[in-house]
Amino acid sequence: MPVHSKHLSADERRAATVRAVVQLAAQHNPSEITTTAIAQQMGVTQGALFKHFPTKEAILEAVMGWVAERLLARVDQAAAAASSPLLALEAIFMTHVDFVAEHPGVPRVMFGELQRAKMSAPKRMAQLLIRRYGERLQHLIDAGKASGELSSSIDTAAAATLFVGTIQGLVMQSMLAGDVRRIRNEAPGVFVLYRRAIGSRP
Amino acid sequence: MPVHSKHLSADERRAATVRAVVQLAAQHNPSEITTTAIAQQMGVTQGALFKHFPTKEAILEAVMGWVAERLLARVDQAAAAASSPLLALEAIFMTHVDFVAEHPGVPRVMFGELQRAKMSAPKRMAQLLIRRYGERLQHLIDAGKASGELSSSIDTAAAATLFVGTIQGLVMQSMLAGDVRRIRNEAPGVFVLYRRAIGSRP
DNA sequence: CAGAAGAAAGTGATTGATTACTATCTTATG
DNA sequence: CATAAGATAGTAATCAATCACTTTCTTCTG
Repeated sequence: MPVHSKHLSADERRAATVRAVVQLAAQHNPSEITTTAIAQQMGVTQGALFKHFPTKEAILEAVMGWVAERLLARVDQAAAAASSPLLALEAIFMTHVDFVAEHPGVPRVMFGELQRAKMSAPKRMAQLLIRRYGERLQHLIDAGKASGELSSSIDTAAAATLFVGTIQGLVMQSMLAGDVRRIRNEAPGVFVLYRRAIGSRP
Repeated sequence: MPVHSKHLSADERRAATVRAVVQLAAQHNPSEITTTAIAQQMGVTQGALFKHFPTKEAILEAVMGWVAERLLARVDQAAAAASSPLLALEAIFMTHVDFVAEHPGVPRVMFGELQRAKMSAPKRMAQLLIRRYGERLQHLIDAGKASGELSSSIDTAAAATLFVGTIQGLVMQSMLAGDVRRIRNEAPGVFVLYRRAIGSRP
């Protein structure tokens, strides 16, 4: 197993490419992540990338696929371990925040794809991720309303929008501060407010 | 006063340039708003832009300045007309949503600037806007806590973050749907939740 | 107040740099 | 040794910015 080889199998090289993009996005604007920069980050010449991806768009599509798979898996895992809908929402919130703190480049590429004008494979992938994420949230919110843990009078869709928006607000604050790890410290305080927004009142 | 002239004064031409960028951003990704596209949008050749702006970055800086001035003016106006801190927050919320609905390109350029890696004049301007906006929110939230209209136990900074994040969530939902005007319909429902989060409980 | 003189604004062509992508040659690995 | 992976060296297209030149507006003078 030649781990330190310059030659990698196609699968390994594709995975390394995705990793390189995520790493670059942590410190660079997605629009200035060129194929040359990606190749440099992974210690390979620019032309070599096109042995494994037909276009740059295909690279971004793979990145979005990686994000969707990892994030949803961790979200589902967090939700499954919780003993009530509200606790599940809190676990998802913190898991999501952790994921962003670990991979600060992810929200950058996410936003970058979503604000594309034309439809594209990576954008479609991003939309699918958001939709699936929203579905999970709405199920949990409905379950919480049914169990009395959440107020039955709240609008489920609005509550899901607020959930995602809350995380986005945190991400943006950390982008402003330039310190993405700070998001972990501020997240609990903001979730307290979210819980007040949706929780049933004693 | 030659209103239909192809020649405009420097001030008018700069204003027209800002308007063109905001219009373009409503339908195009900020990263693909080229100087050629800006010039075409305003019926002028590409080179003419550089009679009034030294660089493209200076154009974006002017755009951010325009946004900051207009948005903060409307926010202050809305707040001044309200008769209580909570009503002021609601008025600001709806005013902000209206502003975005009128100028769908604004959040795009805003996000685009904020996710820049290096510091730049336009990014600095965006940061200043956010900071001033946040200050106004925090003052109102503190005033609301003092008057008993808002819960005195909430974290002011977190409440301000949540306010901005809430709007961002709405913007992103509308970007996904591709229909920015829908944001007006969904805004009231989401603000109801925000009020639950910060309001004092009877 | 007419009109020359100069300033301001716009044109059209061109620059060097950078982009994604490709064609050909070389090397490493199973 | 066969072939997949990478290196090298290209391509055409596009970008922001600059150039010499022209058109339009403004101002000052005789």
